[in-house]
Amino acid sequence: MSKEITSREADYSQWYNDIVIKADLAEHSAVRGCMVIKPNGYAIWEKMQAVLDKMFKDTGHQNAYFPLFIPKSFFSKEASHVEGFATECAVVTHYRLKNDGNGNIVVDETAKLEEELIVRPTSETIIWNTYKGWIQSYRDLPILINQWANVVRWEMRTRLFLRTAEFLWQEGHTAHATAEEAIEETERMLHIYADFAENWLAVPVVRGRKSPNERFAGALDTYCIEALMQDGKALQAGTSHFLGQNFAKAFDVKFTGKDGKLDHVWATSWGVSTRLMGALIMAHSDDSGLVIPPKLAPIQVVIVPIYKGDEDLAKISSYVNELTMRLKGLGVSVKYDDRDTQRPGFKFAEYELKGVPVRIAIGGRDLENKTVEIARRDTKVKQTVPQEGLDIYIVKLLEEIQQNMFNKALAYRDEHITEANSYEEFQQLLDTKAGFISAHWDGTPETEQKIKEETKATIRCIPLDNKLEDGVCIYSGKPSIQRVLFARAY
RNA sequence: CGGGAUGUAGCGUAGCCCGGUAUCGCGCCACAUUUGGGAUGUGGAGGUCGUAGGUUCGAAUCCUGCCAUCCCGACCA
Repeated sequence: MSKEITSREADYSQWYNDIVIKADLAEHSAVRGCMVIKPNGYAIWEKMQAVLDKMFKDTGHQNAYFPLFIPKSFFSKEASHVEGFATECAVVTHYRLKNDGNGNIVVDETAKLEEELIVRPTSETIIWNTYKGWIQSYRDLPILINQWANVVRWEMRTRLFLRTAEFLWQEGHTAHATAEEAIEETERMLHIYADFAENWLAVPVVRGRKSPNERFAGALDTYCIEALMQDGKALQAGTSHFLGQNFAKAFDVKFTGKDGKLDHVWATSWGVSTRLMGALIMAHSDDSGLVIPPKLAPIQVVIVPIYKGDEDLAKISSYVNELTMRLKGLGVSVKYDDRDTQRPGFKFAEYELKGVPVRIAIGGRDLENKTVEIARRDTKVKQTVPQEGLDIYIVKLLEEIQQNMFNKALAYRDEHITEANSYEEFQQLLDTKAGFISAHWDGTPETEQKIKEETKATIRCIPLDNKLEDGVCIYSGKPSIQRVLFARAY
């Protein structure tokens, strides 16, 4: 198999595909738009899940599981929600197959469902239908539930991890007695996502709110984290929605308050998906392959022996086994690759491609000098270091790599937030520099729509820490009270 | 769903215009020599040419339908 990766400069899209395929993260399946996540890719997703799951539980949430299928009628109960998802739903209409007598398996038309089932594109409807039975009093609130699940959205055009017809995600669905409490929850989860993105994925994000055009179908307010990829395009990495009482009203979920009055329940929902894999790949990787931040790397350190003959290998292995024990004791995941079927150079290239943060090579020379050779993936710098105190050195190096990856991505991101003060400047920036463009906007959906049609750029978000500043909209010339972030996006 | 391209061994390909049962490289298997950046040699295995029809004595090649993938649009986490 050729391990050549297309360079980012030559063809960014092809580079991305090459990384996913050649680092063995995922591959296309026999089903259009659906991917097989391979062990190397799934291991990273599992680490993401573990970290996020703990974060959710530490903030009082519990996991549960709701059905894959949703009765069609549920969708029509919330008007804007159905409008948002109707065009991309997989629908189950029958429940049986039969042999047609010619050896073909066909749908048994007599086994038609009375009511079609929708394969969930998101679970608000089935969950709120369920919550109806769980909530009578303020004493039943809040409900703080998360589920890990797959969802299906019949996308026209798919890309591995970034947009697949079926994807894995978590969706939190909470119910509250007051709007304030629900908004607080919405914001809390946004900050958890941001914390995760920055401190684990090492991807800096802008925390903000969506413009009405970009809001989730059925939400009163959508908060998001927006990341910037190496080609200057933005990627929405997570969203947290304040749903108001929309779903409670649609599914008739009421509770009696302390004051004895009946009111509809307030809701939030929030989610991140396997798209985070795409963010991780595109934010850090280079032309040699994947670069995984140490805190999410399934293998943090790989050790490659360099030897001549069994005796040589035995000596190296005895040192490596002892080192491995110490590293594992410090919580470092280590792989000792003593395969005799591949040569060292092959292994070096392979682990580089797969993004293992630290590689240690040990040969006879090192045993004599009491050293090892350490190569870090993020900078590709190699150096010889003493065996003395190596375990502590590695732990610190992993931390440094994590920090360095974040700093590098942050520097790139900050360099690519540019202010535009006229529409001409705005258009020019999009074509020359890309990235986020900070510009005044008159606050109307019409203006946003026009800009989108003319430039393909959308408002990614209105940053939470935005300064209010009088200005004029770059498109309409009408007064504006603040700048918002525009970008072309995935 | 519109535009463009592609589909030949696990992967990448030649052959297609001009019809005669498939080329090369990587990978794979065996053995030997090797091992500090993707080893070398020798021998070997592997293909109903995406799929279904049609034309023809004969189809990878010509014609038609279908399927899939990639890129660019519209849609979206």
